[in-house]
Amino acid sequence: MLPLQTIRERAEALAIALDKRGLDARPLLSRALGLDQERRNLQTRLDQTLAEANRLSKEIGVLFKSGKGEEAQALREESARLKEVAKELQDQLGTAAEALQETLYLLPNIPHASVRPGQSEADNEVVFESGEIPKLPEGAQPHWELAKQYDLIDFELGVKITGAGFPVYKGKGARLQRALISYFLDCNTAAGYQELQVPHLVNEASGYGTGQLPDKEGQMYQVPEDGLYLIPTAEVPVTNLLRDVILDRSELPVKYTAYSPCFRREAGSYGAHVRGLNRLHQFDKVEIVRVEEPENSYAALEAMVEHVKGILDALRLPYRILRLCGGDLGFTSALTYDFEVYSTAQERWLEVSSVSNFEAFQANRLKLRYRDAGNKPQLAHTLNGSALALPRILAGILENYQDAEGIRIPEVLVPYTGFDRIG
RNA sequence: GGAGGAAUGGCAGAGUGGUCGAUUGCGGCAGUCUUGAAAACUGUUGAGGGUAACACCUCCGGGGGUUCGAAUCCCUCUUCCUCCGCCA
Repeated sequence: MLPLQTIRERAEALAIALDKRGLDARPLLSRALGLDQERRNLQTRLDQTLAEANRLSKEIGVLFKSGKGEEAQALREESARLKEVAKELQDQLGTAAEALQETLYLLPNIPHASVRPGQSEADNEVVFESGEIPKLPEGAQPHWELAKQYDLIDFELGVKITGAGFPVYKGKGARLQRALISYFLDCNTAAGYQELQVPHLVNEASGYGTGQLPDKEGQMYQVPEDGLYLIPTAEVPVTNLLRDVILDRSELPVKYTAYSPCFRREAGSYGAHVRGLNRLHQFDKVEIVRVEEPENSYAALEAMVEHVKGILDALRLPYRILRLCGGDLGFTSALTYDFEVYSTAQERWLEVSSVSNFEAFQANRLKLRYRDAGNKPQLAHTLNGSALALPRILAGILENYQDAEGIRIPEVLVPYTGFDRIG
């Protein structure tokens, strides 16, 4: 949610920036400003009424104590009248505030200056490429074939016990999965991120805090009996740890990392591109989250990008980095870099990480603040990224590391797997 | 799941109908003293709205109610503690 203050101060600049998303926000912005004005007018009138009522109450107390019952009685009637007025104003205020809130929820974050206008992922900008795309042996297989051949992942078993998109990892496949989680967590903690284990179900307030609610409710699995949601990413519980918190400046930056399974309904996706590990309803991910002072947040974003690069370099996977265009940018993000690993056998790029700066957009909903140099509470900036998402990394390793005899294990993972090849 | 008790400012902990946004202690910040520090002493120290700045309004776990007036009384929900039951 955009801070109202920002909208008041530079609505037109915001509208121009939002054009890059292909959205004409002017009607929404002017509606927000109108509702804000209305809300403030009502608030002022309500405050005045309440101030008068408070004054009367004190007077009545004094009159009673000095035995002037009759005068008090007259004031009580006046007070009752004020109460009626206050109630009416209160209702109107509630309506205006709610309408304002709903309007603000519809406004996405402002794209950063470096974000290019664009319609879709086709307009994303490749800003970095690394690694060589390996020449695969004769008869190279896509990862779902390899997974079957070496009995690493059983997709059918997952269908049996749960449904499509819930694979069962077996033997060396399961071990490789666990190795990746441990390796990623070790990389992240070595870079100063504090490791956390967090709940995998969250309440409604947390869903609103990070912006999954109200608009993306259909993408989350729900437990209505208890009013809970299965997390679509560890970002939700981790970032919400700091909901309604005012941090001291000395506590910044906050750097967290957490492994979690992620649950996504992926309503509406289908087709050839969802085969194997490409798109799942449950997958594993190691997330990194940072909270920064506004002036540091873009330096922090670059640091996160460098960190993720380091992990992919160590795994020796061919990858590229995209700067998302306005049309592909997430609702809550101001600037996002996507990392994609090349799937040799499928001959396509697979997204394995998305690193974003949300500036104050999430913090505004979360009421996540810090005390600035003047000791005044200010909204902090939040950032997060995957470091990394497991399934497509696994797919990339299986496909890129296959040779005539089987699959090699990336060197850095061998201490974690305990074996150096499959097959 | 059953029975009791509790929820107040960063923390501890007063406050049972009116002048209480809230005594006090600790912690934090500033000052006095000191070569410096500590100790001692003095002052200051919640959040949001609102204002040019004041004024003013709201908030004592959440929601609702009684009353001219609620931290204080009533209802309800949530959470925590104690006891019992069940259990990885």
